[in-house]
Amino acid sequence: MPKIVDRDRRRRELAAAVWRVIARDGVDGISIRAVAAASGWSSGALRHYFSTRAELLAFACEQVIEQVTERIQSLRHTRGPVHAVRAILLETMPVDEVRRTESLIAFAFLALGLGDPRLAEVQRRHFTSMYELCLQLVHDLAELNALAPTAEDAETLAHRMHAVVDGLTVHALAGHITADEMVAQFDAYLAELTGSDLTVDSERRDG
Amino acid sequence: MPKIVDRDRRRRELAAAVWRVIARDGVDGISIRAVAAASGWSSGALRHYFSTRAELLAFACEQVIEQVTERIQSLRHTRGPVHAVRAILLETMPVDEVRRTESLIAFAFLALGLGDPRLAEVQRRHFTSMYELCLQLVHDLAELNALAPTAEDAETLAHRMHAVVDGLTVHALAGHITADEMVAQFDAYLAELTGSDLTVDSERRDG
Amino acid sequence: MPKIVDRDRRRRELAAAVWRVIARDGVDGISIRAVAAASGWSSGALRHYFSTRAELLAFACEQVIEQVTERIQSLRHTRGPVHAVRAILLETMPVDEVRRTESLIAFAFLALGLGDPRLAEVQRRHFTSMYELCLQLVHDLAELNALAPTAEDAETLAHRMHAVVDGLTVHALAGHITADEMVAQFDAYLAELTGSDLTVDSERRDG
Amino acid sequence: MPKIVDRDRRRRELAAAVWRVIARDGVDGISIRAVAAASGWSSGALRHYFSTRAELLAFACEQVIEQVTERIQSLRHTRGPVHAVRAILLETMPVDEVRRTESLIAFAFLALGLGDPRLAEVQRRHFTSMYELCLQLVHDLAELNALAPTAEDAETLAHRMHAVVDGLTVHALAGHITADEMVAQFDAYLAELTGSDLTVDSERRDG
DNA sequence: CATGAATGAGTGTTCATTCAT
DNA sequence: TATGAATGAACACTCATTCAT
Repeated sequence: MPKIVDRDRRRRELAAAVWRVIARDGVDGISIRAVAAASGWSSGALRHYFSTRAELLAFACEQVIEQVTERIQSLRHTRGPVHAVRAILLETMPVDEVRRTESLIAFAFLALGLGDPRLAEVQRRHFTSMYELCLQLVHDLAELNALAPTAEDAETLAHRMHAVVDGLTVHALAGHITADEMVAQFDAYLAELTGSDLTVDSERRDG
Repeated sequence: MPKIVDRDRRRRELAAAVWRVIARDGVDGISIRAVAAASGWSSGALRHYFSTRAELLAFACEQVIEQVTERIQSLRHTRGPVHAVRAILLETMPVDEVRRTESLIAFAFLALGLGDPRLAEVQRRHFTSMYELCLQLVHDLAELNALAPTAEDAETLAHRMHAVVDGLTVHALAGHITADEMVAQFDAYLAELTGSDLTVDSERRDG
Repeated sequence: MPKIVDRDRRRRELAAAVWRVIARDGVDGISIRAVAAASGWSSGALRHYFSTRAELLAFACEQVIEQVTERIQSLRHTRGPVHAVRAILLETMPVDEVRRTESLIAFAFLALGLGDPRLAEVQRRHFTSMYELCLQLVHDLAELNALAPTAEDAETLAHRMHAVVDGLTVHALAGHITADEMVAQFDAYLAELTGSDLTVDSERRDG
Repeated sequence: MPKIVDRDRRRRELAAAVWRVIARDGVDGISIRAVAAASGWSSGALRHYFSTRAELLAFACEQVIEQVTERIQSLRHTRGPVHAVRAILLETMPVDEVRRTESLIAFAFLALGLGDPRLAEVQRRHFTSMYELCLQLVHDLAELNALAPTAEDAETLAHRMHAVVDGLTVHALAGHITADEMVAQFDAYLAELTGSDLTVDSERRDG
């Protein structure tokens, strides 16, 4: 079925063009014309792969999630569970230009999705998978006895983890805190959660 | 004599129309025409009070913050510091329709502000005042010995508080969690922060 | 009749505001609001003195002509008829900032007047009075034997003079030639017309 | 296969619509919508060929110049150099309806160009090429001993010629003189310049 | 006489979408 | 499949004009 493969490849290619436009012109700069120009295709060609603007945007958002997911799955963890959790969640936060663009897109789509049911559905899946990731991480930590003593259940801890990640992400995206401050705050949170101290022996993700 | 109009009142009236449009049509629905229609005035009339769209939006955003601030300041706290902190922060979160709309607006402006320097400035002030509020609350709790033992400094706790509030807010706005779940998560966070148990003796804010 | 005097004074005051706006923002910048702001009056106030925009502009144009006429009449000529003619006509040409603005206005109104009968009428009077001035000057030169021998009649010479003045004015306004080049060309024309040589003993008007 | 359109032909077609609008409604009547209506296309269609209004106007102005230039180059001169000069320059003056519209457009753009740098650049080229044409004609006349004795250099004569042509053109456009009077004045000027008498043996260009 | 609030049509421009080729 | 021409409505913003005060 070569056709289907090509079609999917083309859709991902166009989604990448959406990201480039957002990174360059912001979320308000997304237009069919701009994406067409950035992709090197004609505006009419986009119609063959996405019938409406909303469909294109939804797919572009889904691709972000998939990309982050793939990156997380390809991580190799050699320094213990806490560092693994740290590495995994930092993959979803705006620690560098690439990940900042990804976060920007995710939150831009959140704003757009509040009004558009199609985008809202994508958002819902995004949030759900992020929550489930957090829950899985909490369970992993618990099984490895890497959690500080607490009276709280796993679901509560997962929700808190998710909220801290997204709250810090929003603050960093808005420029309220720098990427370094965001990471420092996140490390402090993890330290408290796990009872370990990451500030001494950890390195920055790009260190 | 010219017709005398209370410019400030009219500006607030128009800001309220902006809110209604955002609540109804989402952030993409904001247009001069839509706001004019929602306010009952002609589009040209808006020019008397706001020379540009950005100015109107910035004012509308500032008004949200001011409204929340006023509500916080008018709170009367009779059940101890932890409940006071809880009441104050819940004023900024989407616990009911009114506050949901306010939060919606605040986050909508966040998305808009990523591209518009004028709105970004308003956002910055919003974030700063929210952080300072959190810092003040942490200090208050510390002074009253209402904090659970922790190795973390006040600034870190304030940033975490802010992140948890905004993270939960985003999740509730996106429909990922209900308002009740959001409050429960927030209570759990406060319980851990303060070492107290709000789940037994607390009431829902509208209970 | 003090009222009438005041009214006329106010109209001239507003005409002067029109000039300032044209000098600052160009002919496209003329708007009721801009003129009102430049004059210090409210936009509504202009309605008492000029019922429409066209009326205001027509009056402003007429005032330019009147102003130039008055300046010409107040000239004192002590260096012979050729220098008198030179001084008179240079009053109507863009030799400095003030006169450039006047010329700009006159030609701006020409462009506007091509479509507007009211402004066209003002233009017609302007052209007629300029032509009659030229004719008078040619007659004066002829009576004083200050014309070079020619087979042409006074009307032809007057039309040519008018054309040279306006042609050079247009070229200077458009920036094709400088004010100095314009004056030099005009002097050469006058030298040929009168058989005298202004380049040796004449001074620049501001010299 | 896409629909193939002769872009250059379409651009000229739209420029012609600009001329019709100017001829009908004057320079103030130019608007994208008016040009679109006059051309029979939708307003959005113009965007395919001119990205901004200024670009459209600049092109329309350039087309006028090109059209006149082509007409001048296609002239065949059989009655001597003075008649050739006469025929060439009359091509640039409002001697009939077509040429009146062309002149109208050229001077309308002059007024517009005083404020718009893009149009000013087109104007500059227009003026320069007109001046160079005049200079060439003066040189041609001089080489053929067709100039009346004069102390003036070629540049001065060329500038005067240009000024007379444009001055008479302005006067005719404004309705101050008729086309016939304009031609008569121009002939008188040429007669004096060349020492010949065109009033006896010449014919009207359309005679 | 004077104000300035208000109107609503107008501007240039951008856009998603349609569709003949 | 792919093009890009074409549409027409939408956008923010400007404007001359009206009119109650």
